[in-house]
Amino acid sequence: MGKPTKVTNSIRALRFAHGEMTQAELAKHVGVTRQTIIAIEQGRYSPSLEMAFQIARVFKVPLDDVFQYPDAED
Amino acid sequence: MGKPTKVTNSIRALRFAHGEMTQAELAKHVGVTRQTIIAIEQGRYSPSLEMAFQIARVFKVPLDDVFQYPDAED
DNA sequence: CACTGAAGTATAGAAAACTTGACATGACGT
DNA sequence: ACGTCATGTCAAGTTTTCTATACTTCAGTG
Repeated sequence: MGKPTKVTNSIRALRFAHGEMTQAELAKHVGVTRQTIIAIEQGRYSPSLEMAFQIARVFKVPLDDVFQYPDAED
Repeated sequence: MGKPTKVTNSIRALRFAHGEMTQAELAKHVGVTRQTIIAIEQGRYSPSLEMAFQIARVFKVPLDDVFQYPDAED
């Protein structure tokens, strides 16, 4: 079973803010599969740092604008 | 074999800027093993986003201050 | 209604990240 | 010379991330 990640994200909001960009389009821009975007958007696991940087770059925002790390605790 | 990552970091410099903190101490603070810190410091692979956030938090700096993502290119 | 595009689920398997433990090196103090 | 501490290496194993296929649901359109 996957463990749900602590990191949250604003990918869905950013996609819509960028001309209704679809998950498939974002996946292509980032260079991953559609399933990966779905899983991350749903917080099923947190992406690699590389992927996080690539996503932020697609939306032209800083990394902290896409991903949030809560104070702590499992 | 791990593939060398595109992401670079300033962990070593930050460790020394924080009272000569050792790799073992940083590992303990972050909650990973010493080997993991060594590998990341050497750029053998890039950490998970969660770990990246935790490291930045230890040094009390923004994530982009610890990790840099170059323009592109594989 | 049939057709299409976007989102989601599921499963198996590859690849990358991370752990554990053992051993090697160089710098430092006694 | 000896012990210790910080760094680094190696190899085998586990967990998490990511891919690839295939199938489902729902909103919109002709």
